[in-house]
Amino acid sequence: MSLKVATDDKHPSAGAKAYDAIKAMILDGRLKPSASYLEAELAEWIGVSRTPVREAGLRLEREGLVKVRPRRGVLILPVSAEDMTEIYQLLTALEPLAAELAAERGLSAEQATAMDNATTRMERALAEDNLVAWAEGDDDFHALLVEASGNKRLIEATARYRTQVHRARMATLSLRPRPEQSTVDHRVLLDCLLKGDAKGARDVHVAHRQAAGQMLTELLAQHRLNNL
Amino acid sequence: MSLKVATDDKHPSAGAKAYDAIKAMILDGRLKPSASYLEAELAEWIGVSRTPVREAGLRLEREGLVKVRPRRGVLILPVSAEDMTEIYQLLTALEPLAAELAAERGLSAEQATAMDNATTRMERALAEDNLVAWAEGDDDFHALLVEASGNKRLIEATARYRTQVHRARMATLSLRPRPEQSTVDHRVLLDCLLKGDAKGARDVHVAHRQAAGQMLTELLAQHRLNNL
DNA sequence: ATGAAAAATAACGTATGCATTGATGTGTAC
DNA sequence: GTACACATCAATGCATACGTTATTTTTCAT
Repeated sequence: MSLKVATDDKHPSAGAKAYDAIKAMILDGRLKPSASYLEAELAEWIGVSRTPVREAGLRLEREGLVKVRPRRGVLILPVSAEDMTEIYQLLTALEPLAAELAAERGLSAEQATAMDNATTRMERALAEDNLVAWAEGDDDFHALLVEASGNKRLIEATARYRTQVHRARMATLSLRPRPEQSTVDHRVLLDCLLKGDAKGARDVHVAHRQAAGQMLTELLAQHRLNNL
Repeated sequence: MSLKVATDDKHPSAGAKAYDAIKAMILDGRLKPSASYLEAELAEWIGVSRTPVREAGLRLEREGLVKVRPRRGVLILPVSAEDMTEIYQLLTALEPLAAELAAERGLSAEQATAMDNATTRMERALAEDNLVAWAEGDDDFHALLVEASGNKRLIEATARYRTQVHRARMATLSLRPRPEQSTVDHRVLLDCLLKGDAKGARDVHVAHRQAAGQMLTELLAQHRLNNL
């Protein structure tokens, strides 16, 4: 399991298909940052008409992944260091709220096992030095945390930023030090959630996010990774 | 000056026109909560074709104002007490961040006068018992505050929720006690911003948002206002 | 009379066509 | 040789037409 992309698997409407396809192509690098693509060519690649492609383009524009420019196609926006700073500021405000709410609310049995599972996967992946697997576990953990808050708007808002973080994170995976502390943080946070310790959960997660944000932005600055 | 709605006044594209028109009709009550409207009729009222109306509908759906249901038209979603709880949780996380960032960053001369202006209007309106004018000043103040944070994503995220708060607030304006403390809060916050006191700005605004949220949700519960 | 099934209707989702408009290339004049 | 203007072209934005599908109505059978 990696990043969730699909909107509705039941009836793959052309609109959803276009959105998912373009988003996937951006995330895995088939559409290159700073390059432009015409609606018509995207439509042909995906196998739908221009209408759903246009729909997807506007949606992705609202999500900050692309910019549609009159007569110049959709521009794949690179993720800059400033973007990551903005995003981490938001996530540092939003996810600790999620942690607090989740702790107050309590985890369901399924949620508890799923989060424990994700944490264990991170610990195992770290021991085996499998950083990609570690990042996947981390993504899942954060998604589950926000889900557990029960605040639908919070879930929706953070999902939007997670896709952009994903790109920066993948680029820096091999550059960063081993995420020892980060992995421990997750286990501690999960304990707080299980105990219903809302304040503890919030505090742990604020620290976690601040450290992660600082590390990432420093890495991006050091390596001049300004166009992901 | 009231809520900003327009996206681009220069070249009123049909898409923007449809979006602005529908949003305005929702906010001023011409489209009633819990009622449905067909794309075709909206298109005719606005004077564009179905395509931009559909575009606007999808956008408003993402923003949580409507739900488009296959063959049943766009449903104007009522704002429930739970919605307001969710929204105030988010705003209580986001706006204090904005206050902190704005204080660190400092206000430009224009920003400072605009915010002082808004605050003065609130104080005057309160003295004259003009609650509608008071609410407008309050809206403007909060919009300016978030603008001053300089975080584009933060600006965009809060703008989304402000429209929904607007509806609930208008409904409760005459029910709530006179917003004495709230008005003072704004002046105090502005002082913190001008002094560059980031921590003070954050703390004042957290308290402000928590109080406002609690008051509003209690009012909604007391008066059983569950479908705005 | 009631219920079910089938046909008709109506609305959306998608495709396509057209007009508008910005970009690009060429030609001419200085 | 360079710069500006005009013409051509191409891609979007919007409108419209079509096909799909859910809903509703009507009819028939029990």
